[in-house]
Amino acid sequence: MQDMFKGAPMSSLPAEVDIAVIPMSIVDGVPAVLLANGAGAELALPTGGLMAGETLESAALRILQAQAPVGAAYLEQLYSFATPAAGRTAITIAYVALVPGDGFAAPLRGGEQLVLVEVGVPWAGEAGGRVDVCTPGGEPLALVAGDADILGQAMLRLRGKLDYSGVGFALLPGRFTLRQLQDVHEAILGVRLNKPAFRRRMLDKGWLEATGERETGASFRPAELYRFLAPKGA
Amino acid sequence: MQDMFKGAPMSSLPAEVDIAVIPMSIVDGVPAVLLANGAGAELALPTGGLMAGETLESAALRILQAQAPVGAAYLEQLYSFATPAAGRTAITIAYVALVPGDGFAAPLRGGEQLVLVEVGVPWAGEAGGRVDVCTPGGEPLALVAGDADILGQAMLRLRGKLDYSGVGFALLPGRFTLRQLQDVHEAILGVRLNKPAFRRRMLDKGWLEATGERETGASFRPAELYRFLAPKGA
DNA sequence: GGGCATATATGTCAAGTGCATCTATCAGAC
DNA sequence: GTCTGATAGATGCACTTGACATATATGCCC
Repeated sequence: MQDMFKGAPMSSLPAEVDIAVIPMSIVDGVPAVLLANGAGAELALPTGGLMAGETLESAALRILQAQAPVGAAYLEQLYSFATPAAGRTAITIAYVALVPGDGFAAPLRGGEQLVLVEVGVPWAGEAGGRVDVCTPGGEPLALVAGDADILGQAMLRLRGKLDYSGVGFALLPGRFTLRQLQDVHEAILGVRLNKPAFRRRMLDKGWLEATGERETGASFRPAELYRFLAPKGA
Repeated sequence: MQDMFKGAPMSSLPAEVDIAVIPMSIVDGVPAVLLANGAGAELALPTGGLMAGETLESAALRILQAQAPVGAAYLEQLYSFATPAAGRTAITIAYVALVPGDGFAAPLRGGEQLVLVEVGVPWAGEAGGRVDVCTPGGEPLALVAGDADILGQAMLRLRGKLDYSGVGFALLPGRFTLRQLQDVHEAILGVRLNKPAFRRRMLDKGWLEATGERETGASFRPAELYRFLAPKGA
């Protein structure tokens, strides 16, 4: 059985390669993604084909900016999968795009065919699984088959990397308060966190630098603004 | 600039898709991988093309068994990358194959063109980066360009998932002692661990079941054999 | 100036981790 | 049979980490 392949010339099957991008942000304290509202009235992730001369990341960036122009975003490759068919196989490589702050406002204002959906995570901790999506009003929505699993993988990845990698800062503007940072963590982890402990833990990591500035517009004591120091990816 | 793409038909570029597999195990307390010794005398990961009708995982399994027949292994997708060229782009999708116990002995005995190399991780914790490879004797080796980065990503992934996911059990036989489990953890993490603390932590997770059997052949008190309960992947 | 809502700091307690030490149990030497 | 060596497995304790509660500080609004 193994001899069937041994020494055989392994010519690669030509395949179509698509990139799917998950534009994700925290809106009103809840994880949210932008989905494309295709003609078939079915919601799907922004997707496009890999073109000649592109790396995967540049293709993901191009597709993101073409279909959901969110401005700056932190891109991270998520997972690849193949949908085998008789003739040719299609490969889809999923990327997560973490969009800071209110980066979803601009693309939603434009005439784009975009829909903002909230992501509900029905599992606790790092159990994993698929997720539910609904409108900001709370009405449940249906997704293209498979996309719910991709979103679940994205949430799982974020939860796992959150407290050792600094991905959380990609969801915040350049200057932010500790409360905003805590809101991001609570939204991704799906749990309420203790404020003093969270503050100490974050400050002890050495990732934050106090700017000396304070937030404005609050009708109470303004919080200090911090800045992220370490590189965003690793 | 963005308008250039807007609404344009996104036909995917046909590309070659290859699967690279990293057969990894713990040999003599050190992370080790099997590399194919090609005709060019350059060491490279076992690689093959995706064929019609295959999923990515089935292709990875086929390529692993054809080029490095290690028997049972736990497969996990690692990363995908594209090498853009003028004409057609080549996609490589890397998989890690965790091989239990002495699963490397059989393929090395066979007439396969396989080389066992030890992996040295020059960075601490989850910093990440490339790794060094050397023979079991300690002589440094050169890899195909890019493979050192893939191996580094594999080690980083293992370190990150080790203590919450149970990937470590994929590197052990079905029944194992707590000392063997600790050896695996120490090899992957690159640090020495405290024995009582490690034992308590593992038993408290609820993943282990005592079989009542004991190891044999030791010239000292035999250790109890345990079994892994939770699903290996998650 | 007083009320209010939140930021920021402190104090206390439980849980987890690291370390040293003790006991148990095998094989082999004598 | 007894002793010795080596490792498994268990126990006790200092220290660190984190959650939780509480107190103080500081801005706007009235």
